Amino acid sequence: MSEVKRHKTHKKANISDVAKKAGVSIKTVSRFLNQEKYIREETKEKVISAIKALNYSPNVQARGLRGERSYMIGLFVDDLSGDYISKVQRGILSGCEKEGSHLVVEVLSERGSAAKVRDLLSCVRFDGVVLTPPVCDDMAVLNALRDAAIPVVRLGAGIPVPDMALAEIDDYQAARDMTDYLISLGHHSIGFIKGDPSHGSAHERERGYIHALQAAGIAVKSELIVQGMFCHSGGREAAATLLALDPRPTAIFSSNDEMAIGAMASIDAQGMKIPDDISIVGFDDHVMSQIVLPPLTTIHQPIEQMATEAVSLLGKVTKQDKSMLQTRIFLEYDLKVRKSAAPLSC
Amino acid sequence: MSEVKRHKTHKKANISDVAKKAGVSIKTVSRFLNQEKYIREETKEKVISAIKALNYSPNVQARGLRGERSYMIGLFVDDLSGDYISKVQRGILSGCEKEGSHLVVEVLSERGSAAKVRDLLSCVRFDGVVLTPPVCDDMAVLNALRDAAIPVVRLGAGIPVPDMALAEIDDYQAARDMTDYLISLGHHSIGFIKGDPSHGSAHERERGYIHALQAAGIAVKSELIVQGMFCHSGGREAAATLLALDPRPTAIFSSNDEMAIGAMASIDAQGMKIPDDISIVGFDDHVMSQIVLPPLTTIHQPIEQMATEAVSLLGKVTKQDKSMLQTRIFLEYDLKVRKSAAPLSC
DNA sequence: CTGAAAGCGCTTACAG
DNA sequence: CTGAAAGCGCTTACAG
Repeated sequence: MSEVKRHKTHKKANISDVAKKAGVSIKTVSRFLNQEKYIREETKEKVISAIKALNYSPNVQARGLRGERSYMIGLFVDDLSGDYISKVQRGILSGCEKEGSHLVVEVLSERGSAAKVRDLLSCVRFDGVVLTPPVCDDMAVLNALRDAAIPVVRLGAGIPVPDMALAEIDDYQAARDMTDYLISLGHHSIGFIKGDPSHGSAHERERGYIHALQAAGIAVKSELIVQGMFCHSGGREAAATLLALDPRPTAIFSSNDEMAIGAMASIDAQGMKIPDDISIVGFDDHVMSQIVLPPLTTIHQPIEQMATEAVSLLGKVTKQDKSMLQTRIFLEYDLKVRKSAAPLSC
Repeated sequence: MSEVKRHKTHKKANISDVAKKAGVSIKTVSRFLNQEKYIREETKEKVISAIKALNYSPNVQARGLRGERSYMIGLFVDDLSGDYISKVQRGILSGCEKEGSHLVVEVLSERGSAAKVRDLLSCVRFDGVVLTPPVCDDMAVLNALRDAAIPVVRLGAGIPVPDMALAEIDDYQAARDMTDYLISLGHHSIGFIKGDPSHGSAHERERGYIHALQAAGIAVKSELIVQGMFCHSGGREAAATLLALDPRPTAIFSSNDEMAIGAMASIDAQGMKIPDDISIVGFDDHVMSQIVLPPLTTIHQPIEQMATEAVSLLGKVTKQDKSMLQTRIFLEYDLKVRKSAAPLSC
């Protein structure tokens, strides 16, 4: 029977069509759509069947224009490449599914681009915005967002900012745990590859490394700490620097996996074997970390879950009060012991 | 002076505010926004300065509701992981920048999910939708899109469909070129790792391989063609199968890089050296292909550019006529000779 | 070249 | 529990 209507179905039904078919006012249909109370069960049934018959879904643009929700979640990133953003998007999307929202991706490649943010926010009214590093630590962006009174969740950010929620793992503690793990394996000379300082996590992880050494009574040597900028080539070069040291470290803690994989290439190029000649560990549990040889010991971050929780938090903010934005969500991390680190043999 | 207004600026300006400030009607402002002709230079200036002073940007939701453009481009994918989608998104975003549009990402993980597509399309009115494999070959999705009369560009799709544009490289010819290259290196026994058959490109690339062999008068052996499903583990297993053959092939053509990298792991595990003991080549120019050791010889696809052109095509469709959707854009590919394939030495 | 009116599809605020 | 009216911020179609 819907076969017959096929031709008319071309123009999609709107709320009035549904109201007419159900024999109620559009306000009643709207009540159902927004799950308001005070709608008789009997009336509700009529609306439901009208919606089904007409294959109706409310138009987001119209709802967003009038109502207080837009059903649009913004994701502001500085760059789209990499496993991290993919995972974030997957997490957001699964949160959106639950909330009935849609994901709008925007790139903010320049630092401090407040103007673009203001523009963006006056163009499209977001229910909330999710920020990834390093954008989540860009004060210009944060201020523009605050001025526009848009609910924000920052992912894996360093410094807390009032009225903006945070979803993160304890980068400091995770890095401490990882360093402790290497120490427990007998390593005392541990090189550290730092990440991009515009990412809050870079500092936290370095702090964790330093404190773990200090707590174990091991001297922190500045020549063992090398910048790698969180990228593959940075890791490769940093490892080369560390390997040139005399004596060279017996283990390397790279503060992300991408750099660790770069470092592995360096180690390989020098004809050394992992973990026999040198141990290496990473951070993030990048897709590649299980694929490289040997598989990389690393810290697993539940990035997808972080992003999903960010969206559901955003959903609560719009419906209830803004106090939810004080929230700081800490998620569990997990030290994945694989094959790239071994007890010190000498 | 904008400092003084700061407090009132809180609520963003709308078209009426601009009109009032400029001393014109909202229609005139609208004319400027939509770059219509028939607006006196002098009037235009007044509007421009009012817009600047008020820091005004038109609201996308409102424009989308009334007008024929929504300024929203949909990207429908089946899965978010991987380098490919990142590149597609980057390309779309750079196209969106030019068109003043926004990217909305939607996941269609189930095959044949026409219901979800219909729903999506009645929720949000897209100016156009970009489809990636394998969604771009899902007839249920295609039909739903056609029924809704939404302009579509399919990326790297196999079978042409009326009224839907295609942006692709010539997968067939590229695979032929790559096979010819291996043949020119002296290889006659070339294993082929096939991709996921739900992707049109999988068949095209296989065809290219087969025809190249035939054209060179080399017998096509079915045991040399193994399924790898376009994924890392598939490639690893397929390579293991190929390496167990007696005699084993002297080269392997993996129809994407992800599988090629898996195959490299297999080869490595058997203690063989690339390219000394066996040559291997891939397809796609994945980020990892330059990073693995040795760097992988592969076909570079201009994925970003494909996506950017898709968006600009979509922009033309909305403004002008629908005939643009007959377009089939072929982009240049590039055989990147790196270190993973060498002349047959025996 | 410019403007006043109507309307896109909803939700809000108000009545009953 | 239900509805009629107004309005969100624009663009369309029509007048001048």
